[in-house]
Amino acid sequence: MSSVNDFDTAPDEYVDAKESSHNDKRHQKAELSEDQLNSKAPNENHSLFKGYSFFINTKPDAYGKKSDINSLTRLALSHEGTILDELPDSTSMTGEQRSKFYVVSPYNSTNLNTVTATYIKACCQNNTLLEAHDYLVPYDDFKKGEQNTNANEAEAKNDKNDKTDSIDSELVGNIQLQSMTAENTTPLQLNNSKEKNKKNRRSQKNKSPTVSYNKASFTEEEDEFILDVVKKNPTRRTTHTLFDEISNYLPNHTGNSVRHRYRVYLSKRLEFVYQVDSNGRLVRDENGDLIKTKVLPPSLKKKFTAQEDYTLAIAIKKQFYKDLYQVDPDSGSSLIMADDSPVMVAKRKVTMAPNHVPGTEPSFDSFKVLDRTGPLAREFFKSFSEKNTSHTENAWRDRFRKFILPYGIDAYIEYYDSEKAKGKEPEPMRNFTNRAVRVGPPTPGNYNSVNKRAKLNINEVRNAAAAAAAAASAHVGYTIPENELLDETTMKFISTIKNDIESQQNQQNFEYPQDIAEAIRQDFANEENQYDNLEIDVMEFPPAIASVDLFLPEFFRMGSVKVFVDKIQEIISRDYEPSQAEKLVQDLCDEVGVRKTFSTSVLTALSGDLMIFPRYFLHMFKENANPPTNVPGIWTPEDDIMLKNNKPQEIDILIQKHGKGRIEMRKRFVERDLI
DNA sequence: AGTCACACCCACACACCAG
DNA sequence: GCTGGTGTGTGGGTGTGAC
Repeated sequence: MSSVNDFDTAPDEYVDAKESSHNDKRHQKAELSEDQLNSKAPNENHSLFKGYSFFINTKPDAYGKKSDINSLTRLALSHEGTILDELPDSTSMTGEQRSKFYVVSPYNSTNLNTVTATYIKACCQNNTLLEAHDYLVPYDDFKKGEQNTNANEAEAKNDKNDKTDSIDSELVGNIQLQSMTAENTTPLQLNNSKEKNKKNRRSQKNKSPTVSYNKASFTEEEDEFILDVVKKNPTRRTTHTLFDEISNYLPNHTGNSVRHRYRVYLSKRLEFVYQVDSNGRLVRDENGDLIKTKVLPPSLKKKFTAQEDYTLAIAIKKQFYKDLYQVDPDSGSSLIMADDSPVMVAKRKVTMAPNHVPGTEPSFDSFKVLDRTGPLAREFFKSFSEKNTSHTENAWRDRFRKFILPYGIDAYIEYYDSEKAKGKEPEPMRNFTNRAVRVGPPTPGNYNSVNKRAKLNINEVRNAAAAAAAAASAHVGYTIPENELLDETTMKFISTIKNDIESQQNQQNFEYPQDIAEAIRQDFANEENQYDNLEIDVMEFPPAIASVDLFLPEFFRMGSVKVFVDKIQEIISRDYEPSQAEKLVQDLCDEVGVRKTFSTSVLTALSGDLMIFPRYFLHMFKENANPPTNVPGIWTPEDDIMLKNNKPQEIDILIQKHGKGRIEMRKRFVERDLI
C-alpha cells in the first residue's frame, strides 16, 4: 500500500543516517539556520542530487512560505538537483525515473516517493545522499478508505505497483483537502527492526495500524479560543464531541489533540466558566451579559456512588416485598383494600407469592430477594427517578439490570451494611459490563484525523453550495452557523480562520440573472412609499417587542427608533463584500446592539436582501410582531411553507406579496439550504 | 531526552427499540 | 408494558511517536 516498497530498490549510494557520525541527525538538522544550510563546507559534494529531480509542494499548508520554498529550491539546485514546476505524469515514468524523483511535501497524496523537506536539508548538511527511508512520508489513502466498495480494486492496483492516472489525478483534490488538516494518516509498512517490534506489539493487542501525522503547535490564540468555548459550554467540558466541534475551527488539530490540549494544559488556566441553566444553556444578567462563576456545573453523565447503589437496591427490595406480600415494608400495614379495582386485583394475583396467607410474611429485614429479578414496572423507575434526580429513569434501570442483578440485591445490601458497620466506606459496584467488542466503527472517543477529514469532505461539498448561494444572496456569505455559545471574540477568531480558509479556496461566485435583480429593484422602488416611510418619530422607544433576547444594552441606549434606524441605514450602506456577512452581523451587534443570532435570522427572512433591512425593524416595532407579517420581502415561516407546497393558488398569493423576482430569489435560497 | 500533539482505550451512563 | 438487546458517546484516562 505505502510507497515504502518503492524504495527497496534504492541505489547503493544511499547512506543510512543512523550509521553516520552524528547521532539522531534529524533533530540537529531541523534546527539549523538557513545561513548554515546555505553555507558550503570546504569539501562539500556539490553533485549530491545529480540525476535527481524534486517537485516541491508549494501549497499553503505544505511549504507555503516563500522563504521555505526558496531555501529548498536553492539547496536542491546548488547540489545539481532538478526542480520540477509541476508534478510529472507518473504513468510515463520509467522505474529509474521513479527511483530518482521525489515529491517534497509534509504529506503524501500522490503515492509517489514523497520526502519531507528535512531530507534535502539533511543530505546537504551531511554532505551525502542519505537513506531516504527515515524521511519518507507514507501515502495517505484516505480516499481509498472512503470507497470501500472499490477497496479490492484499489488494493490490486497498488499491489501491482501500478500508479495509474486515477491516483495522480487525486493529487490536487487531496492537497486541497489536506490544506484543512495538514495531517497524514496511513497504515505503514515498516522496515526497520525497531518499528517492526512496535508493529508486532500492536498486532498482538489487536489494535489499529499505527498512523503517521504531522504535528502543529497550538498558538496562544488557539488556546484562548479553546478556553473560551469551554467557558461557554461548561457542561460539555469532559466530552469528546465538544473538542471535536472546536477542532472544526482549528484546521491543524484533531478533536483528540484539542481535547488532550485542554485536559493536560489548558484546564489549569480555566479560572471561571459562564453560568448555565439546568439544560446547559447560558444564562445572562439583566444587561444581557454572561455571568461568570467559579462553580462548575455537573457533567452530562454521573458515576453511580455506593450510596446510590444501596438506595436503589433497597427500593427494589421494598418493591418486591410489596409485590409478594401486599404489605407496606415501612408501616407493616396491608395494601389490600376492599374496594380495589378488578385490574388491581388481577395485577396482585400475578405478583403475589402463591398460597401466601396474609400475616405470615417475614419482616422486611429478614426478607431475602434471592433470585427474583422481576417483574419490575417501568413506573417503578419513573417514580424512583423523580425522587432520586441524580440519574435518569433509563440510567437507574440500566444500573439495576447491568450491576445490581449480576451482583445480587441481597449481596449488595449485605456488603454495604457490613462495610458501614465496620466504619468503612463501601464501594459502588464495578466491572459488570461485559458487552461484546463492537465491530465496525473505531473505539468511542477517538476523533482522529481520518474522522476529521471524512467530516470535512462532506462539509466542503455542503459549504461550497452554501457559499455559492450566499454570494448570490448579496450579503449572506457566512456559513458557519452562529452559535449562541460563542461570543464576539470567539466569532472574530473563527472569522479569521474562516477567511483564511476561504482565501485558499477557489470559490464559485454566483450571480442572480439580471432580470431577477431588476425585478427586485423595481418592486423595492414601488414599495418604498408604503412600507419604508413610516412615522418613526412617534414610535415609542424602546419598542415593546424589543426584548433582551434580541437586543443588547447598546440598543436600549439609542434613545429613539429614529436614531436606531439612521444608524442601521448608515451601516448597511457601507461597502460589504458578499463574503462579509459575518462582519455586517458583527457591526450590527457592536454598533446598534442587535444580537448576532437575531440579525442572522433577519437576514434569512430577507433572503439576504439588505435593502429592506430597516423595513424589517420598522414593521416589527409597528406591528409588535417578529417577523412582521404582510410586508413585501420579509418571508415568514408560513410563506416558506406555501412556497414549498408550490400550489398555484398559494404561489399567486406570494407573488402578490413579494413579487416574482423575490420568489425566484427565495427559491434559490431554499435550494441551497440557507433557510 | 523531554515535551506535547495526537491516537487510542474501555467501562459504563444513558438511550431507544423490538419482541 | 416488561424485558433484553444494543447503539451511542461520556469520562477518565494511557500509549505512541514527531519534533
